[in-house]
Amino acid sequence: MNPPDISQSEWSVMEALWERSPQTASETTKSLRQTMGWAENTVRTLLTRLVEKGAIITAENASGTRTFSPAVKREDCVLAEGQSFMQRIFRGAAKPLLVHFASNVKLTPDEVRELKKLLDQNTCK
Amino acid sequence: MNPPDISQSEWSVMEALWERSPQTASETTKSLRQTMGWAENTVRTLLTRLVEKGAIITAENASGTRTFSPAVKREDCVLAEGQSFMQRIFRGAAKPLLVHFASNVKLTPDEVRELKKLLDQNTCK
DNA sequence: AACTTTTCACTACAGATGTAGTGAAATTAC
DNA sequence: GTAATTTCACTACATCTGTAGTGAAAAGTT
Repeated sequence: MNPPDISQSEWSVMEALWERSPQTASETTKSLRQTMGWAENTVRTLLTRLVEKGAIITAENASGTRTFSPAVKREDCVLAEGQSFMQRIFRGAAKPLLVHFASNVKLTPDEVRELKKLLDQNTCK
Repeated sequence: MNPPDISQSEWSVMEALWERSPQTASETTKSLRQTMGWAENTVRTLLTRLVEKGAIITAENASGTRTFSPAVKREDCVLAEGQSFMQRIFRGAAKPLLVHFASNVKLTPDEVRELKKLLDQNTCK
């Protein structure tokens, strides 16, 4: 099963859960209220929608409160988002995408070294 | 002025106009009806919305029919989309993004060579 | 048990998006 | 100049998103 579409706001919730799970709604709320400035119910709505989408699953903790955990792996979602982005903006072509980012972002020499090594491995695969 | 938000469907229209402009609505329609399977009015609606957003501007051709042309450069829009994507999925960090794509796409040895050269230039900048 | 706080199911509501349809006005073709 | 075709302004309408509010039920507190 492919990861479902996850909207921008929903993505923030997923990040919170990928970082630590399971979490109760109030726990998730607590961290996101800070970073996002969201009301309690906003987070709850997003959690509900993510459950509907099948992106997270619920369980109960010892005290009987519902908890939430990711049902999809971050890596899979990143892959899906990346592919959709590449499709939309670069018509699915990998090279222009990499050219774009390689020319438009700042990297340290170390990062450059590491990326070049990765590219070499890509060739071999 | 920054490029406005351009939705996925709208992006297809922009691509048509970036490729050739000015175009009348029916010209744009003709090409997109093929590739996208859209009804005439769908394209017209998207054109209207893009005008409202300031992404394209109108003029008239010799026969008095309205024509459409991009008001924003493709490169600028790609930059904006790229940054928004990087922000959303990689919290704005360039390296993880490049690592992700470098490890998850297929490249020819030639492309790898070219990208490595680009990376070197990045360092120097 | 009564009060307080939490949890949660429902509801709300505006703006964006995808995807057209209607019907009048303008142009083109005879 | 009448018919056919094109253009275009409006309207439509379901879904998704962002961002909550209400109010009842459950749980915790004293």
